[in-house]
Amino acid sequence: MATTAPGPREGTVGIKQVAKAAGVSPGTVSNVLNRPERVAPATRERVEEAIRALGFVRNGSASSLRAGVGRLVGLMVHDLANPFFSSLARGVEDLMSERGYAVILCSSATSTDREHRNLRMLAEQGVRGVLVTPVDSGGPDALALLYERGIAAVMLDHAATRPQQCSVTVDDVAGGQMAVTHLLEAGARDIAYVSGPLTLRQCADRRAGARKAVELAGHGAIRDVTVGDMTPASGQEAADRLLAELPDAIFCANDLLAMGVMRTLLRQGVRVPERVLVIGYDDIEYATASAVQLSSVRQPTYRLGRIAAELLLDECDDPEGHAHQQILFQPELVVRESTRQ
Amino acid sequence: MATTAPGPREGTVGIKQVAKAAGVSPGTVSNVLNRPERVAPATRERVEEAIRALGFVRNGSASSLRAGVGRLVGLMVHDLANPFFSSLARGVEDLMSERGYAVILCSSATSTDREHRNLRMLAEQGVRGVLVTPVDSGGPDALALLYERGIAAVMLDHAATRPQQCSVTVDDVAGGQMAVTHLLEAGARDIAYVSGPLTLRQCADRRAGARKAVELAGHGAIRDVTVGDMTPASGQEAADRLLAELPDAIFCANDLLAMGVMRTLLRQGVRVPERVLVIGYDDIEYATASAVQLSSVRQPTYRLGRIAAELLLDECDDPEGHAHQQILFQPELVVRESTRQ
DNA sequence: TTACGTACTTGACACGTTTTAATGATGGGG
DNA sequence: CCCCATCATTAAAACGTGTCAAGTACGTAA
Repeated sequence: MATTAPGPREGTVGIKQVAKAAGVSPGTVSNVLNRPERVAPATRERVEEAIRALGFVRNGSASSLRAGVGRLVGLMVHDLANPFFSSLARGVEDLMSERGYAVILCSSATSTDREHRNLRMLAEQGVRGVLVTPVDSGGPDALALLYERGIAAVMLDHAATRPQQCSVTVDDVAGGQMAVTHLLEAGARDIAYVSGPLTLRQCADRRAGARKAVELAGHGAIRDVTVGDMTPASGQEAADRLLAELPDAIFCANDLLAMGVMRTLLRQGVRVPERVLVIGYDDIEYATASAVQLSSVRQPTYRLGRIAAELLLDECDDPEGHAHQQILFQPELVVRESTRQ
Repeated sequence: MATTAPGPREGTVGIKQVAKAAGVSPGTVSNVLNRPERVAPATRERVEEAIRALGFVRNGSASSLRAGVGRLVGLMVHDLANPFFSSLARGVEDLMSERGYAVILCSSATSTDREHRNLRMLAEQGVRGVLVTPVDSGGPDALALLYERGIAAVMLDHAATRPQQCSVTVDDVAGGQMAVTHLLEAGARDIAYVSGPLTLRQCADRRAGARKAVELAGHGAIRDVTVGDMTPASGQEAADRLLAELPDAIFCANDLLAMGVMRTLLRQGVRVPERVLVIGYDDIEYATASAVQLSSVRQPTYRLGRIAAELLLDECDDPEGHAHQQILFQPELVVRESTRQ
């Protein structure tokens, strides 16, 4: 035991103690912390020395209370276990960390209840702004609570719900369309669309794109297979249902589902891509590692997170001058073994 | 536009406004919020009605300032892109959410600098406690800052650094040993250990276990291949280095590395498991989906997170009565194709 | 010498909540 | 009928920081 730690709970050292140690007033210490240019170099040095010596740590609660704003932002995603969201979160966290902000992470588990609870908590914590992938588009606007309180919000992977709002999105209709067009070109006619709840905008849009592709091609048909969530386990369930009457191709609303689907098909001796084509969505890193390398639709997830974070801070730093933007990325088709005949 | 939102920034509604509306004093409103049992049912009802009517949201900053503690905890991991950590984070977030706590997410990117910065920020935010997977075991204790301020810390996937501290760990020495024992039993003698920096405890321990296995068996040898991080890209790099002189088997410090290794080997026409056995660590979900299903060492990641979170809150809620625990889980060998000859 | 401007520092108050000691109301026992 | 115990509520004092009007010191110009 050679730690220097004197133990917990010795009378807290605040701005006042620092002031006394440095022989200045508390106001000056505050100035050193927040507007160093307003204080004479000599004094500043003395104060900084005292801060170091006493191990002063600024009390964020007091700071936010008095200043009215803090250095916290909220991030709400559907499910951290999904690489799409963890990559997004990484982008957000990286940028926020660079800018000196802390990120409160919430997961809605695609439950509107939990979404509401989390947003309320974020409001209580006095976050500066919020990045959110909302659960569903319809229903009462869960973000109203934040809007009323003047808390900025950027929609992540979802269109803006209000005119004066930023959003960062990938064109899911285009993505769905390019996936299915690809399948049709490969000769598929009977195509299954495996997805999570259609109340999720992502699922609904990709489906719309899929149908659009069929319509434009003038041949082929889509049948829906809807499952409860977007995990490999649900993909397995979907594949089980499809085994009774195999389609020519399967378009999955994300790669996790696709991996579950492929695993089940292969185990049942159904050959991919010879008998059934399979394509996923998101192009997660593991898509290239699977037994039959998975074709997919790539989204710039990490960048999505970073850019959304930038927009949010831009809005927070200059609410008046800020121009709200709806940024729309285009996805990219990645063809691999699972759709190559 | 049928939203009810009256727009941002109408004079904030606080406990006082609620008090006036309900015809009581601010103190009573506070009691309704924090100790409802102390206020008469009729009054409570009236206050709650006012809260609803005015859309009151409690100011967390003021609350933490006055009460001295808030409802925030910190979580620091190495890298969110690693499914091991995202699963862990999910466990933590789930439990904290159930208990009404918010989680500030930080990633150290295995940089001690960033680790320090993040811990300092967490201290500023006045977190109740911290869950941390530290970057390295040596060096000055980054947690001292928190300890001095009486902030509880639970080590995640790392042994306690102080006697009076909780930790939740998986026995990595045992894991490394069972992996290599398995390889030896399968007939391998020349075994490569592919890992990230050996300053990471996880990497060092798994290596120790591997060497122990060789020692106990009385035959075989381990050679180290160390790369910069634990991603598939680094796995690829490691495999490239090994191509010059192929070992009988490769033990990777995590599944991400293993996937990179396998991908490269297969592309170069090296057959797994016929020519080289490969085993990973973590047993991430995608391990079963790979071309050659990956053998691995499973860790109870989600539970790890939940239990660590429980320990932390237990310590926060009752610092005196709390018994510090060092919980050690045993990993589990999962044999699949990649080591089956 | 006085007046004035600049550069820096100070002191006190306010932010919204929790908490404590004190006050008021109600009813039961003597 | 009075006193006291019990319960419900109140008023006021903190918590640690940011801000702003007011102050001091110092040098320069008249």
